[in-house]
Parts: sequence; C-alpha cells; structure tokens
Amino acid sequence: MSTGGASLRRDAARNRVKILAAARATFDEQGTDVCVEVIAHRAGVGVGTLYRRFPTKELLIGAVVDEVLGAVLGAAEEALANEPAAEGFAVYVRAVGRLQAEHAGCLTRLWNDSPGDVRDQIEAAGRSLLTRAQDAGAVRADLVYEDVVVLFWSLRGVIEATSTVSPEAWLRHLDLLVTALAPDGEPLHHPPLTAEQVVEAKAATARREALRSGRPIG
Amino acid sequence: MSTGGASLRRDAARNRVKILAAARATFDEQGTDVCVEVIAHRAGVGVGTLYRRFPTKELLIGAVVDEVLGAVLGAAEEALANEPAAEGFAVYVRAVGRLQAEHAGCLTRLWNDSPGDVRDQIEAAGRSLLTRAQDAGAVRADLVYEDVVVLFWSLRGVIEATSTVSPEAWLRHLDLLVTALAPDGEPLHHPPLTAEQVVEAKAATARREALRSGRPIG
Amino acid sequence: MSTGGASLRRDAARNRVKILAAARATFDEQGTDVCVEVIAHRAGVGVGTLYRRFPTKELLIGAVVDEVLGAVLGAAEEALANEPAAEGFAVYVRAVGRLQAEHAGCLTRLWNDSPGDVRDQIEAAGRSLLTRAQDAGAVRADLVYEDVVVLFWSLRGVIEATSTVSPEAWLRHLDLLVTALAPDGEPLHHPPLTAEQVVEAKAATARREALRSGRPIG
Amino acid sequence: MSTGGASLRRDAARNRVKILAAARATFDEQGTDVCVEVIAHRAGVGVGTLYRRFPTKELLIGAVVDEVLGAVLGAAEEALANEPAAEGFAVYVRAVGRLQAEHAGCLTRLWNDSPGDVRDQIEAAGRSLLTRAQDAGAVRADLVYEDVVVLFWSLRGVIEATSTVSPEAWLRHLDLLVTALAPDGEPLHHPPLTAEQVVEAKAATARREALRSGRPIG
DNA sequence: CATGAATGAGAATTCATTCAT
DNA sequence: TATGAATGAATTCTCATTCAT
Repeated sequence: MSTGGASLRRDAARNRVKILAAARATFDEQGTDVCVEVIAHRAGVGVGTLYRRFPTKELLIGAVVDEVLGAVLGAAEEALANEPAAEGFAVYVRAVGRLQAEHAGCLTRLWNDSPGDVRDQIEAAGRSLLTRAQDAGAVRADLVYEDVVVLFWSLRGVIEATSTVSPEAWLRHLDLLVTALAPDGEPLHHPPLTAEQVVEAKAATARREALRSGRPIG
Repeated sequence: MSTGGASLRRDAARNRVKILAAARATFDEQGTDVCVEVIAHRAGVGVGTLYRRFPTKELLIGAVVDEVLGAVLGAAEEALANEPAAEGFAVYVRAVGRLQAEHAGCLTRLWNDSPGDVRDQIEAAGRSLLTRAQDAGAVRADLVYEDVVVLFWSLRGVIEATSTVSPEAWLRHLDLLVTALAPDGEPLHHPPLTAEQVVEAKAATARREALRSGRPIG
Repeated sequence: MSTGGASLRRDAARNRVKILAAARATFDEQGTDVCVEVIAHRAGVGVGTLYRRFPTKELLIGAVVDEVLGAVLGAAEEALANEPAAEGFAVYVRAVGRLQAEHAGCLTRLWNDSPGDVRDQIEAAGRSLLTRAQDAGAVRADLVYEDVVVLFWSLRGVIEATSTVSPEAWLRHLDLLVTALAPDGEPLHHPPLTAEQVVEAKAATARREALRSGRPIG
Repeated sequence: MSTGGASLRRDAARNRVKILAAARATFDEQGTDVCVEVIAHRAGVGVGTLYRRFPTKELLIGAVVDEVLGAVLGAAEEALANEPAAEGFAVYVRAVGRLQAEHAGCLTRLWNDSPGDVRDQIEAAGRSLLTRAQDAGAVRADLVYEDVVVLFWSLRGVIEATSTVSPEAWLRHLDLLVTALAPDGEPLHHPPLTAEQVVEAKAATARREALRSGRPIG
C-alpha cells in the first residue's frame, strides 16, 4: 500500500507533465479557447484527472504560462551571466522574441497575468541587462525598462499575426527596432509609461481577457 | 406617404447608428466576444432590432470594422493629397496608429478580414505613400510595403496592451520605430514578408479567429 | 372623406383578397410554418396590414382553410344536385381528393379545426351522398359516414407524401379504395369510429398541432 | 478497472435508454417539434447529458426512427419466415400498421429519411412478401411494391388523426384496403408510382420537413 | 485515484405580435 | 389606415466544472 501510494504519486507527476505538454501544444496551435476535453484527450487522460491536477482551466493556463516565464527568466539569467554587457540586452530581447514565437497560443496571458516571484525576477534581470547595455553605450540612454515591456507587446502583435506563415518574420521587425535602440537615434518626443502604468496595463488586459472568456473577474 | 416612409427610415437609421455606436464602444472595451444582448441593451434596443439591422453578429462586427477601414482610407488619401512627399508616410502611419488606438476592440478583425475594395484602395495608397517617402529620402530604401503592414500589427500589440491605461503610449513606441525608418540606419539582416505571405497571414489569423468563435469557416 | 372611407374599405377588401391568395399559395408550397412576413411580402403589403385583417396567424390559416372547406361544400352540393344517386358519392370523394391535392399545405388543419356551420353542412351533404349511394346499391351497406372521414385522412397521408412528385398518385390509391367500397366486398372485422370519436380525433389533432407550433392551447 | 469502465458504461447506457424512451414517448404525444429540454426533463437528465448521447436533435430523432425501422424489419422477416406465402403479406402490412400506430409521433420521418441498410432490407423483404402473395393468388397481380409504400403513407394519415382517440381505428381502414387488394377486384385506372418517384417523394418530404424545422438541408 | 458521464448556465438566432410614424 | 421597425420569449447547442462509479 505504501508502495502503491508512492507509485500513485509518481503516476500523478507523470500525468501532470503529460497534461502540461498537451496544454502547451494545444494552446500553441489553437489558442487558449480550446475546450479542456481536447487537452485531456491529447494528454491521454480523462477530464477528471486534468481537474484534479489543475482545479481550474485558468490554473492550467497559468501553469503553461509559468513554464514560458521560467524559460524567459532562464534566458535573462543566461544573458546576464554569459554575454558581455554591450550585447546581453540584445541577446535577451531576441531570446524572448523566440520564446514568444514558440508559444504563440498563450501570448495574451504571458505579460498580463498577476505578478509573482518569477515575474519579479524577470523584471530585475531585465532592468540589469538594460542598464548594463546603456552603461556600455550600446543602447540609447533615454530608454526605460517600461519601454522594453512595450517592445515585447509589440513583438507579440507581429508574432500573433505572422507566426503561422513565417515563423521568423518577427526577426526583421526586431532588426528595425534594434536599429532604433542605437544611442545616436533621434530624441523621443513622448514620455515612457511609468512602472505603475505597466502594472495597470497588465491588469486591464487580464480583466478584459477574463471578461471575454466569462471567467469570474478575480 | 413619403414623409411616413422617410420617418420610418429615419427611426431605423437612428437605431442603426445607436447600435453601431454601442457595438463599437463595447468591442473597444471588451472585445468582440461580448454577447449581442449586451450591445443591444447598451444601444437601448431589443435583440430583435439589432438582428433586423445586422442579421448576424459577424455582419455587425464587419460593419464596425468597415467604419474603421473607411477612416483609414480617409487618412491615407488625406496624407496623399495634403502632405509633402517626405512627410506623408509618417503622418499616415501616425493616423493609423491613432485609429487603432481608438478602436482597440476590433483590431484583430481590422487587418485580417477578407479583402475588398476598401482594403485594396488602402493598400494602393499606402504603397504610394511609402514610395514617395523613399524617393524623397525620408525613409530607408530597403523597406517594402509588407513591412508597413507588419508595423501596424506591431502597433496593434502595443495598443491592445496599453490603450486603456495610457492611450498615447503607442506614440512613444512609434517614435522609436520612426527613428528606425530613417534612411541611415543599420542594414536589416532578415528578409521581409512577401505579399503572398501577408495575404496568407491575414487569412490564417482570420481562420484562427473563426475557429475560436465557432463561426463557419467562410 | 366619405369617398375616402369607401375607397379605403375597397382597398381593405382588396388587401384581404391579396393576403388570402398569398397565404394559400405559400401554405401550399411550404406548409403553414412559414413566417408571416413571407406571406405579407408576397401579398405586397406590410405585416401590420396583414395583422389588421387577420389578428392572428391562426385566423389567417383558418381563413385559408375555410376557403377550401367552401370548395368542399361546393363539390358536395354539386354532386348532390347533378349526379345520379349511384355515382354522386364517388364523384364527391374524388373531388375532395383533388381539393386536398391542390391545397396540400394546410391539410392538417383541414379536417381538424373546431367545427362550424360549413363543416356541419359538409357533413350533412356527405351523409346524404353516402346514404343515397348505399340505397342505390353502389356502396357497401356496412359503411358509415365516419369511415368517409377516415378515408379523407387516408388520402391526406398519400397526398402529403406524393403530391410534389406525382400530383395524381393519390388517384391510384383511391382506385383501390373505391374497389373496396363496392358492396360485394369482404365483411369488415373492426367497428367504425363513432361520430363522437371523429369529433374528438379532430380536436386531438388540433391540440397536438397547437402544441407543436407553440400556440396558446385555446 | 474493467468493472469501473463497465459500470460507467452501464450508467451511460441506462441514460441512453431513458432518453430514447422519453424521446419516443414525447414524440408520440407531441411530434418531433418539442424542444429538447422537455425530453431531457422527462428522461430525468440535463440537456447536456442528452447532447452527449445525441449530439444533435436530428440524431436523436434518427435513433428513435431507427428503433421503429428495426421493428419493421423484424416484422417483415418474421412474416417471411413463419407465415404461409398466401398470408405473410397481409400479416406484415398489419404489423407495420401497428408499429406506426404505436409510434405516431415520428411517422413523418419514418418513411422519408435518407435510405440506408435497414431500409434496403425492409424493401427487399417487402418485395418478397408481395411477390409470394401474388404468386399464391392472395393479392391482385397488378399491384407493385410502390403501391405498398403508398399504402403505408395512407395508414399514416389515418393513424395520425385517430390514434389518440381510437388506437385501433386504422384496422378498419386496413380491412377495407385488404378487401381492395384481393385479386378479383376492379382494374385500376391510374398507373402506380415508379420506384424513382417513391425515392423522390421521400426526399421531397424530407426536404420539406427540413425546411419546416429550419434544419440545414443535408 | 482515474474516469468520463452529468450538469446547467449561457449565446446566437428566429418569429409572432405590437406600436410608433 | 398602411407600414415595417421593435420587441423578447423560445430554441438549439457548447463547455467549464462536478460527481458517481
């Protein structure tokens, strides 16, 4: 029986992984509006099992998003650790673009959902990368971290539209943006978002999403 | 009789306008997934009335989108007519950004839906504006019209995320992009989308949307 | 003004006729489930006008049915007046078959609706025709009037199924039935319906119909 | 596990049966226009359950009809196997009459829906029964199988009108018809339907039904 | 604990009937 | 008075979530 319990736990973990993989793949292909039975079936389990692991569709989506966020954090830390100050920022931005392109299905949730540890760490790392690049003279000085978030939103728009047709198309757009980030560019006329506005923008999008899918507006 | 007929039509027209306005506002706030009853209620009419004017939710969305497209075309023609060659393009891009910001709810549909006269005219005008600006030395020569479409998709991503919080935030992002469009920028490494890819990307997004909302995949 | 009133009445009468004709034609083609707007449009009037003449869809159907019933009564009286006793009954039955075939759209209502003067007259004439034929030795003596009603229901079943494909098909079936009506046939094992049962059968069918179309079960 | 799986299926099967029974009963009483919620409620299940078993109202109706068709085929095979050639046909026709009387609610669909294996087998058996009876001198030689189909339509007309009042009333009408089928009857003046016409008549009725109920004209 | 059956609150759309013009 | 616009209850079907087996 104790052995049974242990193997059950191992089973449970295996199921969790299978479900997450199925969810990730399905969201990437069809967006988060697919009904949960599709995911359960793809994972080879019943809906009941899925709901045991993820008591809410929301939580399942959140788990998939967290995976992507983990990868984003990894990319940030990798860039911080291994790249020269002048290049780390560009490398990081490119990596985030690639991750977004690979998980086009849950992009809406990616930058909007309620904050947490991982998001905080990502922000910290991102700010470091930006500052370092500016100190190294690789990025214009009037750029603030909030502009980077906006840049990710911008990439998202491109990726959502083009990823199925030309999975690398966003790279060209990023080329343009990188050009714009060079320190000798024109001065920018409009002020950046404040950190508070970024937070509120994420919350607003999350609310809108929630409204859209009939979720309780928690 | 003519008065009678005309006044009936006046009523109907008034309602049509009220419904369109309600739909536009509701879409802007909550996206196109709101149920039609919400729109009808907001317009102060019954669902039946809404369905009399717009026999399908699709057609209602289409009508709202058409309004925006009309405004886009207007902006393009205005820029062609009144702006110097060197500046028309930038003016137009900014105008499109503003229109997108004002109608954030139906952006998905805006650039994706099946082509038509208006869309063709917009494309023709856009190509002229771009070429003129390039000939005047105001825009880098390696930019193609498809890049402009991508730029709009990019703005859409920014606007969708920020419009409720800071309706002008996209302007700063556009500042950056405009800097990038200057003729003396770095060469771009990645090739642009082809016209066919743009068409296919729009179709794909439309298909995905259709899937999402359970619409017949027309 | 008085002239106006008179011409209005004439207009009204003209409209009534147009609406009835449109209803008859439409019912014949598509059954009584068509929506009233179709009929109004076909009649070249608005729904409001239709509803002024026939305050209920039910009443409109009833009016069309009454027309057919009038024709049935006409056929019965004609047969009574002009045919020899031995043949009048068969002629009448054939005439009713033809009328049913020509107004296949409202057959359900034809024999079911609540009784009235015309129906009483039809019944009286039908009973006479049957008795006369039996007295003349042309029809078996064990047949009662209620069997005739059943025979009409039977024809209705054939006509509803075949009228669009072979408008005369019911004639062959009637040939068979007429053979069966000859006086030298096998004795019938089962008792006929009683008059009360016929009344109740009509009422029951009417109720079922009412239920079907969501009408108040008046 | 096998027990678990089986018992789930046992539940599901029980519900399937309950739903079918409720549908049959409801259709018999009110026709197929009843809204599905009525059937679900009568079966003691939610609409969702009903839709899990029968993804479309159409399929539910089809299932009920298939039950009746199965019984019809059973009757035909029984008559072929157990009755003497001279009587099998009459026995079969009577059995079909009884089945129609017991399932008066879905008669429209019974003979009209798109053909299939069961319908083909019914036709084959019916043709055999007819031929045998004719060869045995029990049925007039000028009768074709298509006349039999018409006869069923005719019974349907009688049953629809009388079944709630006198469930056996159609038997008397069938007595009449059987008399008419005797070989020494009057020659028939009108030609029978062709097989093609029968097919087309069924299709036309199905189309009309589809039109009536707003179903996609499949 | 896994399973997948059951649930029921919506969502889009239709149509008989009423009412403003 | 004629018109056709407005109304809203009713209908079919979907899907996140719960529960019996």
